[in-house]
Amino acid sequence: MKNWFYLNPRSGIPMYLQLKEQIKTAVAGGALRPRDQLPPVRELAVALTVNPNTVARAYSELEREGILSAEQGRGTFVNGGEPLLREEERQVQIKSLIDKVLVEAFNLRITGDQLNAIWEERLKAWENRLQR
Amino acid sequence: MKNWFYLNPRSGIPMYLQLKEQIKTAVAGGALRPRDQLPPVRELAVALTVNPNTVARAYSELEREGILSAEQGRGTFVNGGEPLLREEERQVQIKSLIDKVLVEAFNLRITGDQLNAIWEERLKAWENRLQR
DNA sequence: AAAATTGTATTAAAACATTGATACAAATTG
DNA sequence: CAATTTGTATCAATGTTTTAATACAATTTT
Repeated sequence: MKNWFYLNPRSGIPMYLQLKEQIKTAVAGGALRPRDQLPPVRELAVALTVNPNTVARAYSELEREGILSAEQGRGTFVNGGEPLLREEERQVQIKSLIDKVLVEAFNLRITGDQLNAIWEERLKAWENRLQR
Repeated sequence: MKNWFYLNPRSGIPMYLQLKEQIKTAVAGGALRPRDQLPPVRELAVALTVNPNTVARAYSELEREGILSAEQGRGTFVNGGEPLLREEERQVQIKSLIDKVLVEAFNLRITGDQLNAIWEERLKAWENRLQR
């Protein structure tokens, strides 16, 4: 579990957000699976040369989002249980994200057809990654 | 052009961003068309009970993004000309947005099929809006 | 050409966010 | 049951962002 994450202190993106993003991506892509344990806050903090609070913040926000599950004394794990939100709420959330993509795309003068092509390509890329 | 935009000072989202978002959405959906004039900075600032700088910031950032076009003394208009970025760069940008949607979706345990259904629905909704 | 209309620039105050130092608390291990 | 391992809480310092006050500059109107 070492060398999995990499933080750039000068990227302009807060380090706790960089870490959150990398964990989310690892979980979504299947590199981290349900019940996998993440490195202890202090260990990862040392590895990333960052304050333990920074790692703790990433972990606890991901716990609030239902992606991780932390227990004092035991550790932090990838959450395999039920999603926090009801089906409908989850779909509402994704719809609003998709609408944002569509707004950006049309403002970039990308056509519906081009968009569809990109969508299919990316979705397939992720689905392949998941099967492994 | 009155009553088109609405700002909530206590939403937690900066007001200039709320305004940007609303303008982008209006342009993407065809409610604002190329060459349409936006309200003058001061006029909109009064209507939204906000400092003129706040409106000016939204306008100028949208100009940087190639969505609006402002001329001192004349006004601010929806930009109909060529996109700022090359085809390839625009596609890269959208790909990365789509990847973010996919990461969120998989973390919300939304399946590829459900996702595709939502995608099609939203894309059609926007395409209909544009035809009008 | 003066007045009005419009966007732009500068600067400062206030609000907010990020990171770090340090201490606390629960569970596990020996 | 003491020591260790792990997450959590509090608080302060620093940095960044947002908003506002005010003045400037270009174009259009009268």
